[in-house]
Amino acid sequence: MIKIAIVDENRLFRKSIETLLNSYDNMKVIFDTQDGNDLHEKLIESNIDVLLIDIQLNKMNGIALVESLRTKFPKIRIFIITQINTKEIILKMIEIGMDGFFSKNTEPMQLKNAISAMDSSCFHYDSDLEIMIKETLLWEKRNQTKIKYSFTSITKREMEVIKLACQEYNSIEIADILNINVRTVETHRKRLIEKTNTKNFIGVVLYALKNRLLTIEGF
Amino acid sequence: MIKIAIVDENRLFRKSIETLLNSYDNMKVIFDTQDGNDLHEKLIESNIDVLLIDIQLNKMNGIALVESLRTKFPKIRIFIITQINTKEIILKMIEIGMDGFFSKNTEPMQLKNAISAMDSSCFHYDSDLEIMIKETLLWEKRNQTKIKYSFTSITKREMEVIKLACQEYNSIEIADILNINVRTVETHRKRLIEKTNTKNFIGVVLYALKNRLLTIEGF
DNA sequence: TTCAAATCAGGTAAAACTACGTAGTCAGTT
DNA sequence: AACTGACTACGTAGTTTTACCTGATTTGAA
Repeated sequence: MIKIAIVDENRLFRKSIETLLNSYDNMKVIFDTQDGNDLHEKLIESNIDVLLIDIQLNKMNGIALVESLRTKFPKIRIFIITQINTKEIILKMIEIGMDGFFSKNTEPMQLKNAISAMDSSCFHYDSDLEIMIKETLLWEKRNQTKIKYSFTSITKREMEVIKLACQEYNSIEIADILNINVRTVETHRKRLIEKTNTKNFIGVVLYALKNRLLTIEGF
Repeated sequence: MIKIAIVDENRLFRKSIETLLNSYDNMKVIFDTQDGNDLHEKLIESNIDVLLIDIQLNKMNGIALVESLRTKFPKIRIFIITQINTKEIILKMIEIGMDGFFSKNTEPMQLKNAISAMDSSCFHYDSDLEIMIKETLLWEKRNQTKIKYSFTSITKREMEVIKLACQEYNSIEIADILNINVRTVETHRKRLIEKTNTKNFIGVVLYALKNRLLTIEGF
């Protein structure tokens, strides 16, 4: 019997997939939770085999969570189930050593098979993502240096600027709110465009949204 | 026995919630589908009582779909389950005469109760959305005229401009692609800012995303 | 003490936004 | 057939904001 834990922010989804997985006779959902709080303790005490986790990069940095889980629980097989599927994320997941990556559109059977295959030396993925993943691997070879940079380097202050820009403030207003010089705000904007490798600030905002660096009411 | 149909783009979610609902002994999921195609026919032949639908405004205009379902199948109780929860959408749903509106974070019991209560003269909603919905109703009184306008009025051409802007093209490039004058593009941008009641084009892009007027790789 | 982050600031060019106005097309209505 | 309204398109002209370029200082954590 495979013991499973689920981390996903949507209760309805958690409970639904729990019912689904419990309907398979070789697996059992032990617990589910909406975030990473107390996850470590729970994982230890319930002796989980498989963890399904929806990474939402907005709150509490899902990647950091997954990364620390990976090192602390090398034996637990961790599968990502998410709607985020940018190249950066997929690569990062492979790099960290996730056991699988599935979109929420996956065929239940594919997920079941991945969970059932007690093979921790293999990266399982959704057939819908196959092309994407292969593209990613090719793409990565060309841009090796860039990835980590574009991932780790958006600073706190820069994030504040993005958030305020998403609230339709212009540079002058942002400067006013943050009590800094307009020029400084403009420097941040400029650097963000560089870092995200985009052409204008709309690109930056979309980058942040795609990679779930921020949450906005309505998303 | 309440006969249920599910429309949602994510297979995993569909199958999961199907398993969940089937586990309740007073309801049965008859079919599920990822989009509105053939929905009319299926609904007629399977004599559905309750329809759960995730409106994604990007493809095929979910609101129009729901609206036509409402008029053609007045007896079917239709519940919206979605992550979109802008004021515009909620209001529109009440206006059309939906039977309920639930976020994907809803407690399964709340959904179960709403489905079980065979009361079609009542708008059921998620307790998480309660404040939001009440706010919306207040907000609506102040802006009565505006809502429909802001909803129906984004034209095809304007959508093209938004889409291209989301691909980081500036006005000049957009003009070039659409084979129109830069001034015209700027007129479109201006009108979009007016229509969406935002302050700049970042606001327009976010409006479009929130209301699922467009899809972008990675969302 | 290094190093990255955060801050400030100058000029210039490009783009975006504001505010007007005109005018043809096309669909639906009277 | 004439009218209406919405959509699309183009124009002038001015202001504001952003983007790009360069340089620099301060600050705080490793």
